[in-house]
Amino acid sequence: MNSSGSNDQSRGTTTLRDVAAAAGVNVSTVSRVIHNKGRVGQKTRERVLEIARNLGYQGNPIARALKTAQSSTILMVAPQIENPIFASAIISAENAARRAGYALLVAYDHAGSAGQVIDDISRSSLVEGVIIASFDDDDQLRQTLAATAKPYVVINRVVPGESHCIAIDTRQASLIGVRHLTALGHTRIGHLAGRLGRFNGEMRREGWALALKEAGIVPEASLIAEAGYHPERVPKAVDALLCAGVTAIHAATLLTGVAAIARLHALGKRAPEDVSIVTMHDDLLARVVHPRVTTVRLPTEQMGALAVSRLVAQIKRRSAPFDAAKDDLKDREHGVLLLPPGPLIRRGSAAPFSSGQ
Amino acid sequence: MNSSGSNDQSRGTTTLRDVAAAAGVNVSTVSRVIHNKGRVGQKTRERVLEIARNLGYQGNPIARALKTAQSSTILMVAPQIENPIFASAIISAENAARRAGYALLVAYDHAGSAGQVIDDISRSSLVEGVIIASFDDDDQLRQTLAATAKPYVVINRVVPGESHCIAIDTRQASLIGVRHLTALGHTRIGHLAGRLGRFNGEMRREGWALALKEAGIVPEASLIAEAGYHPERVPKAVDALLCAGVTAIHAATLLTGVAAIARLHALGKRAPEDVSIVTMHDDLLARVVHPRVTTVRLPTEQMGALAVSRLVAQIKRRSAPFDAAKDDLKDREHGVLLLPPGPLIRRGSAAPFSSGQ
DNA sequence: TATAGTAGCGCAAACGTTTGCTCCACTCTA
DNA sequence: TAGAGTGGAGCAAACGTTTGCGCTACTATA
Repeated sequence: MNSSGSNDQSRGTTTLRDVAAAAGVNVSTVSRVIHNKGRVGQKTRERVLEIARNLGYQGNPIARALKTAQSSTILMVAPQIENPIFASAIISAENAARRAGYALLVAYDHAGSAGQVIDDISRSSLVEGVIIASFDDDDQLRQTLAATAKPYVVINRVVPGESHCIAIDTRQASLIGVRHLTALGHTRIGHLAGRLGRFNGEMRREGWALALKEAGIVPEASLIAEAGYHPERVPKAVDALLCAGVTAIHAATLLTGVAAIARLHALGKRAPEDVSIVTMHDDLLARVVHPRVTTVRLPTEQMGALAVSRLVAQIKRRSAPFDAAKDDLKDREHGVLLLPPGPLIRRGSAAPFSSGQ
Repeated sequence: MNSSGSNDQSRGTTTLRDVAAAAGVNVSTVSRVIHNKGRVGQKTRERVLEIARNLGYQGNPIARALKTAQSSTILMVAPQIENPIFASAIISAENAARRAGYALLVAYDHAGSAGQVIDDISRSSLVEGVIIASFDDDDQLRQTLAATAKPYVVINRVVPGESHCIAIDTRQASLIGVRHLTALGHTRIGHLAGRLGRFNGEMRREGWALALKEAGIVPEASLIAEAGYHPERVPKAVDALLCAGVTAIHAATLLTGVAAIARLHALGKRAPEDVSIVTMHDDLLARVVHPRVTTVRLPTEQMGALAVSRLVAQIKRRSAPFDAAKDDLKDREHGVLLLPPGPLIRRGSAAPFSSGQ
C-alpha cells in the first residue's frame, strides 16, 4: 500500500512514471525524451525510448491537455451529415485541419439544435474551436454563439450581426443558373424552391427573380413551388409548376433537381426535351443520372477549408494575444465571407427552348 | 505573484477555485454542489449555484476526465462519410449513443488508414471506445486493432480472427435480389460488382452466384463486371454486361445501380423494359430517380445502433471488471454479428423477362 | 443533561503530464 | 590547475478536478 508504488496500477495504461521507474530516471526526463525537448543524453534517450516502446507507453492526452490547455482538435457540428454539401465541406475541412496540425471531429446535430450539441461535446471533450453548420433560426443561433467560450466560425449561412460567417453566394449561383435558361430562350422558368424564409432558400429565390427581371420577365408567385430539401415533396411541386406552364425549372438543390427530372419521366415527359432543368452543386449524383444534370458548381470545399483556416487563426491569436502579427491575423479572420459560386457546368438537363414545347 | 491568487488567471475560464473563493467555501464543496453528490447544506448549495452561474462557470472537461478517466464520448471513424451506408450508420449510432449517455464523435479517415486516424485522435482527445469502419486490408486492420488499448467494434465487415465485428449479410442480400430476378424469368443476369477481393465485394458476388446456381444457371465470369464503388466506371462495365447478353443486372451498390440505369438511358435502352436492375440499400436516392429502384433493404441503422450498444457494454464491463453481471454482458458483446438484410423493396427498375428483350 | 448520531464542510491526496529551476559533474580554455 | 561554461538530469509546482477521510457543531434520544 505504498503511495508511490508504480506497478500497482489497477489496470491498463502505462504511465510516464512506469517508464521512468523502469529506466531508473525521473519522469521529467522521460517527458523530455518523448517530446524531444530540453537536453537529454544520447544514451539515456535511447534507453528511455526503448523502454517506452517495450512498455507500450502511449501517453495520456488528457493529462497533456490539462497541462498545455491545447488539444489540437477542432469540432464541426453539422445538421445533415448526409447532405452532399456538408459531406464535401467536412472532407475538405478535415484536409485543411490535418495540414494545420489539427484533428477534425464531427458531431451530428440530430435535433437541429447546435447549442445542445456543443454543450454536450464541450462537456466531455476538449476542442479548441468549433465550426458550426446549423439550421437553427438566427436568434437561437446567436444565443448559442454568445454562450460559446471557444473560437468559432459559422458556415453555410450568414447570421445578421455575426461576423464569423462563411457562406456561398447562392444568390449569384441561382442568377447564373437562371441566366443560362433565359439565354437558351426560355421565358417561363419555374423555381423549385428550397426552404423559403431561411438564408439559402431566400438567396436562391432572389437570384432566380433577379435573372428573370434582367430578361424582362416578371417573377410571378405562381412560378415558385417550395419543396424544401425534401424530395418527397417534389412531385407535387413540379406538377404545380407544370400547371403554370413552365418550360424550364431552376431547382434549389441537386437532389430536388434530380427528383424533378424523375417526376417528369414519370409523367411521360423528358428533360430537357420537354422541360429544362438547372440546379446547383456539382456532386457525383449530378453525373450519375440521365440526363446528367446541368448545374452551377458551389465552392463547398473552399468553404470547408476557409472555415478551418479562419478558425485556426482565431485560436492562434487567442493563445498569443499581444503578438505583432495580431492585426494581420485579425484581418484575415474577420468579416463575413460570401464565396462566389463556381462556373456553370453544362450537361444534358437543359436545352434551348423550342416552339414545340 | 502569490501562488494561490485566483483571479490573476491569465485569461478566460473561471475555475472551481474562483467560485469557491467567491462563495467563501472550499473547492470540494463547490464540486459537490455541481455534481449533486455528497451532503451540502441547502443555503450553501443555492449560494454556490448562484455564484457559479454569475461567474459563468463551465467546468473543465479535461480535468474532470483526468480524475474520473471517463469522458462519455465514443468515436466512429469512417472512410467515406458521404457514402449513404455510413451516413445512415452514423446517424443511428449518434442516436443510440445519446440515449446511452454518450456523445458520438466522427472522424473522417481520409487516407483509408484507420490506425493513423485513431492515433491522431487518441493523442488529443479522450474517447472511451471506437467504432471502426475501414477499407484497410485485413492484416493492417488487425494490427491497428491490436495496438488499440480502447474498446472497439468493427462495422461493415468481418475480419477473420476478430470477434468484435458487426456486418450486414450482403451475401444474403444479393441472394434475395437476384432470386427476385430469376423469379421474374431472367436467365442472363449480370453482376455489376463492387470491389472484388474485399469483404463486401466478395459477399455480393457469392450471393449472386448462389442465386444463379439455385436457378440452375451457371455464373459465368463474363457476367461479372467490376465497377468498385466508382460510378465513373459503370458505363464501361454495363457495356460489357450488355455484350454478354444480359437482360438483368444486379448492382452491388445503389449508386452504381443508378449509374447503370443512366447508362442504359444514354444508350437508348430503358430500365426495366430492356434491362432490369436490382441493387441494394434503400436510400433517398432510390426513390429520387426514374424509374425508382428495386432494392434490398440493408439494416444500416441497426448496425450503427448495435455497434454502440456493444461498445458501451464493453466499456461498462471494463470499468467494473468483477461484476456479477460480467458474464451476462460478455455474452451480449462478443461474437461476430452478421445482420440479416431487410426485405426486397419492389419498385420500378425490375420487371418480368419478356421474350422481346 | 450527557451521549450518540449525523449533517455540513474543509483538508489534502491523487489523476498523468509539462516545465522552470536547481544542482552536479564534466570539459574546455587561460 | 583554477575558473568558467555547459550538458545532463532531478525536484517540485502546477493544470482543474474528484473524493475519502476527518473534524466540528448541531439535533435527537435516553
